[in-house]
Amino acid sequence: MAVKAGVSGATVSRVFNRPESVSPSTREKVLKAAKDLDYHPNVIATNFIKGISGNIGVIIPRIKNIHMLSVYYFAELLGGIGDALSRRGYNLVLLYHDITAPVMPGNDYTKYFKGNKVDGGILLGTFANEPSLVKLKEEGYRFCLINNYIENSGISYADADNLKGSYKAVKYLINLGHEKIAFLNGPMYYTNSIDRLKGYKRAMEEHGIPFNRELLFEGNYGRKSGYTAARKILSAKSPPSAIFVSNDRMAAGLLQGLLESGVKVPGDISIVGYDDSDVATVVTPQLTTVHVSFYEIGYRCADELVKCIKGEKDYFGISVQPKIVIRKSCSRPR
Amino acid sequence: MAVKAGVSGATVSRVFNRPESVSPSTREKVLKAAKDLDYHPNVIATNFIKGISGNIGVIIPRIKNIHMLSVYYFAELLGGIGDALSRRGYNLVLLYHDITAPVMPGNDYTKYFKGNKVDGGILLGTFANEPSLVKLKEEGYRFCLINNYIENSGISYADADNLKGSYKAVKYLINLGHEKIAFLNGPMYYTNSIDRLKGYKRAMEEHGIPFNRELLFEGNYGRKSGYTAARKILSAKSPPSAIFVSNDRMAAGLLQGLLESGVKVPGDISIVGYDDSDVATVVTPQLTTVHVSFYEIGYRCADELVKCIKGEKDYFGISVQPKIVIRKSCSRPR
DNA sequence: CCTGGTTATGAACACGTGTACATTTTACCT
DNA sequence: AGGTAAAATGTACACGTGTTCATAACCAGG
Repeated sequence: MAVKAGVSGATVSRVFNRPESVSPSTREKVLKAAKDLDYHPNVIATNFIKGISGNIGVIIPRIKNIHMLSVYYFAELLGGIGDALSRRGYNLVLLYHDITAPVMPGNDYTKYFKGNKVDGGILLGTFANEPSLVKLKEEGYRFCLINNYIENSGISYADADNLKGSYKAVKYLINLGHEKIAFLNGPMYYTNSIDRLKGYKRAMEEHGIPFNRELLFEGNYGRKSGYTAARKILSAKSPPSAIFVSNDRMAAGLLQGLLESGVKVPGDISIVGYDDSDVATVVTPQLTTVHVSFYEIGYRCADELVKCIKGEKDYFGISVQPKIVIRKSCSRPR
Repeated sequence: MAVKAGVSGATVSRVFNRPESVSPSTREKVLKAAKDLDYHPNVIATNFIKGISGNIGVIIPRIKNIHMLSVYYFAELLGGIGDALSRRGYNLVLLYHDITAPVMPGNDYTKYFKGNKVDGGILLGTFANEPSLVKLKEEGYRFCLINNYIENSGISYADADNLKGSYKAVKYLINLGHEKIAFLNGPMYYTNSIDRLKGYKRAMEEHGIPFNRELLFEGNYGRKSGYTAARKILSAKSPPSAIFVSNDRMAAGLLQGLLESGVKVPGDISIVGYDDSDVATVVTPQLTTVHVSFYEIGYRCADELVKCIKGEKDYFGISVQPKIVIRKSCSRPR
């Protein structure tokens, strides 16, 4: 290539990296030769010289090949991450992290970073206060969390404001006139679930409604757990007039369970879901739910992570605001 | 590292690549030193030497940041691809290919391959007989298609057997006693849609039911297009007793439309969906639908692609068999 | 103990680029 | 035209590994 263009290798390098540092005439000469030869700088050699891999790893936990993440926001999230990374010249590489049970103390994430495999990592689906995350941070690796955070750990994160989202949803029900509001939450090993419970409690408290332990239920974010919750909820001492559910899939299952029991939704019981996934619009009645832009979370997270890697900053905490989407699953109580 | 172990760099290299070629004593010496120093061979340098990137690109088409793929199988597919690749030491890198309209003649996929960015590509969501694919093949790049194929092109692919899946679904309806069976298909610029129409026709033909152009409808795989199709289908000269729908999302929309018009499902009209996505179980009645293992498609495809890259073969065509999943949306006709 | 052959190791080089430094060319001012 | 500073280009080297070839250590058979 350098010989074809009649210049030194250094000049070729300059044309592609700091074009302004080379005279217009030779610049054109080089570009023409590059076009003729279909020459493109070898990315591997470039990265090798720079001492980087050019890869950002997105680490995804799985149990026996089963995703623990809602697939619905997975695609959107990756889209955001991918756009941010490609704009900054990094590759988005997917790494699947196999675990055997929901809460594993000894997760070793370091293996993905050793030997310059990736320049940084985005960890999805990690658990509340997971010790391996703190360890990873201490070892000096560049990474951040999505959908989780650990206070005072210095670990960067991007998350939806789950407390606020939950708060808004419950407040919406309260404003409709509901007082007996049940909450079907997800597993408490997720920070998400913890925060949503806080939001639920805060909304109730602010309106002078005492927290009733009997109206709190826990599912596993799957449809079936919503379905089976229906029976439990209906057999409570004083059944609720509204139920806030921590994701749409469970809400859909719950809805099926309620309809089977002859309960009218929203006539007898109102439901608010969470996620605004496909499921929300497909169900009858369509679900009032809480929407979060996972594209935004992904994009901003990846963008900030790259800044950290480049040394422009060394910490970020992003909190994206959810919005309530009103559809057909709520009404005033009788 | 080499000095710490008291050996030459060449020996270190051998320990990690052909351990049997080095004496047990020095091997242990090297491994111990590696452990002490937390040494891991630099992947970038290794790839640089080998002249490879170690990356396989999964190329995903989008229109204005909107995925054209069903998100439901996206995660499963990537899981399969990721497992196969990591087992073989390759990275799965996601590449988003922005296009402006559904059918673009001039898609340039070559840019993802230039300069050793990736060693091979897996293209998703491409269109039937897309000329740019043939061009890509002619230029000698290693790649394959998922959910598409081009006959006699020599282009490798992995796909579900859509003709067979569609055939089974329609045959199931016929066996229940249906004769007036409508088909709500997806856009015909997808090979998938073309094949499903063939399967529909074949099943009808085999049972002596003439193909009726008036019972063929086309949507865009979105829920709304199913919803609006309900009215059209009901206003046909002789409305069908069953409808085969080319994906679950449209089927769910259709279901909503039918219920709103007072049609009972499956009493008045039976529905069969396609995909076996989340949507199928969330809807009432739950959808009888066609299931495909996208994990398998992804895994086998990636595995074969790596073989091609390593020169072990130079073509493959994988066809995965769909299965019908019977739920609650079908009954015998009146 | 020597010889021939086998096995284990080291020395030197190559891969394709970016960068620091040296050198040459250009531009401008007097 | 001469001189000096600035801009443009070239030279030489480094990055960390795998590989080839040469050398050294070892081993078995006589």
